[in-house]
Amino acid sequence: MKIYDELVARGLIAQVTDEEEIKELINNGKATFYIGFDPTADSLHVGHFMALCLMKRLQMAGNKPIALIGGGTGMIGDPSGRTDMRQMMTTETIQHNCDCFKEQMSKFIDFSEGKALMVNNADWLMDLNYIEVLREVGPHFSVNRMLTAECYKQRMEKGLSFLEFNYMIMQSYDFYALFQKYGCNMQFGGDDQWSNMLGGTELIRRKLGKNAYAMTITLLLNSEGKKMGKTQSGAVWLDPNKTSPFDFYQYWRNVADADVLRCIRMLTFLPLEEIDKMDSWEGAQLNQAKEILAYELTKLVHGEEEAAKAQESAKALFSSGNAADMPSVTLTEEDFTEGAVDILSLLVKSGLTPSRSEARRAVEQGGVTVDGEKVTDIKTVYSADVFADGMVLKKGKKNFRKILK
RNA sequence: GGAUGGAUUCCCGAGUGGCCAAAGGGGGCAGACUGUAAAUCUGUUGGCAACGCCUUCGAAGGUUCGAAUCCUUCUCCAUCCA
Repeated sequence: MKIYDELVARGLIAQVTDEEEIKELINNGKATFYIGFDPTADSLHVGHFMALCLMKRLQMAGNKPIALIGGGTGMIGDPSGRTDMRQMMTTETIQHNCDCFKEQMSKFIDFSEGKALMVNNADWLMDLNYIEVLREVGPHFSVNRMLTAECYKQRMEKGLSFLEFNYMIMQSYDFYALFQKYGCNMQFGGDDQWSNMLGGTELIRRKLGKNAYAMTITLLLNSEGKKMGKTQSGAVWLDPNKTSPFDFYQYWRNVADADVLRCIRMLTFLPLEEIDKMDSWEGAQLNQAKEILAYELTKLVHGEEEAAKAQESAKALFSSGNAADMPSVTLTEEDFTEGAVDILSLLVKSGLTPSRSEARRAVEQGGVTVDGEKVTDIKTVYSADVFADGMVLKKGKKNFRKILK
């Protein structure tokens, strides 16, 4: 199966400008394509991961990827799909984030021997002269048309600043610049980038009379239509210090039935035949598919060893309620008063609850166990020697902490 | 620059002098059921040394025994006019 058909079969492709052309180019390894990443945080997250995987797949098929870090566009902020304006970031933050991105990306994509490029659009955007740009590209953009673009729709109701309105022009300019510099003839991105990407192909056609192509990746949504990779406490990060391999594993282990297969298909590198077999799975077997998903993704992001560790911990934790490798907290002398600690303090110190009030509620509702025993009294205290072998504190069904002294 | 409307807790959104830590919904958390899923039901959802106390209704002042609510100034947002 050729790469293009595989991408289609995996459900990765959302929109394309010219299917035949694109198919021809990427199937024969003739594409030089770019994907842009705006440095909005100091780590990549699951959303970026999809793009990275796509890059990798295409690279394996002989195409040349360019990872574009948006050091310049990050100064503006993409309004696409947003209802409010992004917070403006300082130059220092952006620079820091760019550095973090660079490091994480090199783990996925092979940048050796010019097999892939990494560039930063700050290199050309920052030195632009306002008047010159206006004269150079301004005439090729119709404000009327821009305003009808899908990505501004949501913002038309809430208000859109001129700063952000220019984002599309900057992104278009990127494509134009890369086309000239590196012969980059294709741009990929999330489906929410469609209008920005079209801006680029159009600019190239008008300025240079050449064809360039764009293709968007299906956004990974769950069955409820929300973007995946978000938890109530924020994004699922690829940086192990921000989202531990265990938590990363657990995130995928817990996806809804309706979403497992789509995730496996879109995110893993498992052969399609194997995945097709899973289509008929249900019940306990489908539950197993989640294990596969979680393991495969953790392996891709954190390596085989970490994946195995996370899986083992998870299994041990959920079957016996104890595991060698689980998030742990070490208490110090100051945590004890007269040689003992109470249960509420333990819950707060372990980070299982943010406040004593919440800890109290958890205990009162029967959601807390210590070494497998339900705690019923909020005044329960534990003397220091209980922690000698480590105490297993559990809140709810899935939150474990080992407490050491 | 002018006119009008607005800012309430994680989000949406009631509340227009005491009955307000503030209705209702969403979300979150916990319990039951289960498969570490979904659906459903129940409880809970500012903090604390907890039948009480403290902080919170855009910000700062003021009126009052008492303010989310009234007055003044300011900040921000939306819509219309220029």
